[in-house]
Amino acid sequence: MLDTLEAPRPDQLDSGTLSEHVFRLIQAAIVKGDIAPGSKISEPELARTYGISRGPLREAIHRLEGQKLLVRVPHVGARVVSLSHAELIELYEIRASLEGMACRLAAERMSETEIDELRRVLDTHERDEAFKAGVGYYQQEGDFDFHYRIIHGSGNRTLSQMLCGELYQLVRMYRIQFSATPNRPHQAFAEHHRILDAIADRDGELAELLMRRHIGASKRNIERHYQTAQEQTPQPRGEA
Amino acid sequence: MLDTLEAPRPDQLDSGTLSEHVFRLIQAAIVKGDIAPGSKISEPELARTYGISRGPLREAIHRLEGQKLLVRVPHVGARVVSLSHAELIELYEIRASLEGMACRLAAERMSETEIDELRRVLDTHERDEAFKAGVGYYQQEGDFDFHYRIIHGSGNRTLSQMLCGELYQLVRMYRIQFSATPNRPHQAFAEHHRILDAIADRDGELAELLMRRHIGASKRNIERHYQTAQEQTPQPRGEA
DNA sequence: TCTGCTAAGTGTGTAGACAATCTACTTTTG
DNA sequence: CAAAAGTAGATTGTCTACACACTTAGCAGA
Repeated sequence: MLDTLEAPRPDQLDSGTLSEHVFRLIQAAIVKGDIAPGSKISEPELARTYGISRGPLREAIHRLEGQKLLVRVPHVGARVVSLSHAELIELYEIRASLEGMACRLAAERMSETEIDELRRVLDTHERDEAFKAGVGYYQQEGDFDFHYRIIHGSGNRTLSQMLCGELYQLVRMYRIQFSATPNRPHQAFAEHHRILDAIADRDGELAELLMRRHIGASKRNIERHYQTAQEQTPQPRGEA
Repeated sequence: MLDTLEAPRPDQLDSGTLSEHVFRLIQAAIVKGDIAPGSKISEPELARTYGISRGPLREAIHRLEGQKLLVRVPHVGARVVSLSHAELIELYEIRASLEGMACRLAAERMSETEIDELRRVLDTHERDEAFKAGVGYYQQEGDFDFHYRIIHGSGNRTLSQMLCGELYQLVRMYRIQFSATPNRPHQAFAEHHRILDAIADRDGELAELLMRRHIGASKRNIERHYQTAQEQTPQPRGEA
């Protein structure tokens, strides 16, 4: 009954419509940073780039706005999102609440098979070259992502859709930007392991607590990152 | 010149774009139940109804899909959302987590002025005719809604946007559908009052607890509603 | 009765055009 | 010379019309 839900299809093809296809292309470009945060999106230019007309392109832009990857102003245009420090912190607080809840549910509901798979995910991370070098905890997208699997393991499909379908790419975008902080990868891995243990013990309360702390630690990591960045280059960001 | 007013717009507002205007019209129609849940949306028909072309209409449909008021299937069309029992319960669990957090933050951050205004909102509810008769707790939209004000009082703008900007209309749609349950209005009012007291006491922990229980009570109310409804008319909903 | 084909209806994509608006530049004026 | 006003260009928003793709329902044949 649980396997009725599938993630965003890992397939290669343009799953159906052109709009959908372009939507994923632009999404990936934004998340990976190929399109700089804060930069303006030109409809005619993008239409030429992807060889489509403005119709489906505009639909894709609207969907990206729904995922908070773009910010649109009427009659002015769309720009790639660039969260302020405060907004990023707020996002992490929301994640702490929601993923904490997901983690508790996962501890109560995940099957033994799913827990084994989750363990294998962590094993894969441990063997990752970048991780061994301590230079980063590059999260694979989707099923290879620890958080992603726990959220789906919660069995709450609405929650899964919110965290994995809407906010996921936004979080991933910033996770990529901040992934290369010293020490953090190993610490994060250790925290992941403790969470896994709590889930395996079916201790929902502890699992929720650990997940909240884990995300809280990521939040503090980002706060440090902002502090040091501010000391070096006081970026002229006109926050509205 | 003065010819800014044309025939198809007797209204004054249309906040900016046509798409925005139609978006709000359809949104209101769905939330109020003027368009039946589960019914199909025909693009040409709606375009004729509102006297616009398919371009802006499609944009409005996409935005409504983002608010989860519509469900779209490629090459098939859009239908008004009709949450299953399980999905509605999931939504309330998410609300409990998120609004609980918002309530704790509100207790810590709301100004004395905001708390006074919140108290006046409750006073208004108490004087409402429908409430006096016990037939319903019809929530006014926006600033006259108790939950709405608390969420904004949290000071977390990202959270406000999620709860008041995206999920709000969906929640409101079902709140209207289930508002006429006996006893629930008075009970809900009492719970609101206790939450207000906790906020006034700056007791964030208690405020969060009370809000979670309050939403939990609403959830149980809905579960009862579904049970009795199922006994009477076993609705043929093919859950995917 | 079931399978396979056909056709209508609807959603999707394209192209071109015009209107409304913003932005940036130029001109005028103090 | 500087600031305000006006203007021109570019971009977004909207409309029309048509071609194409997909789904669905109806129908024919086994």
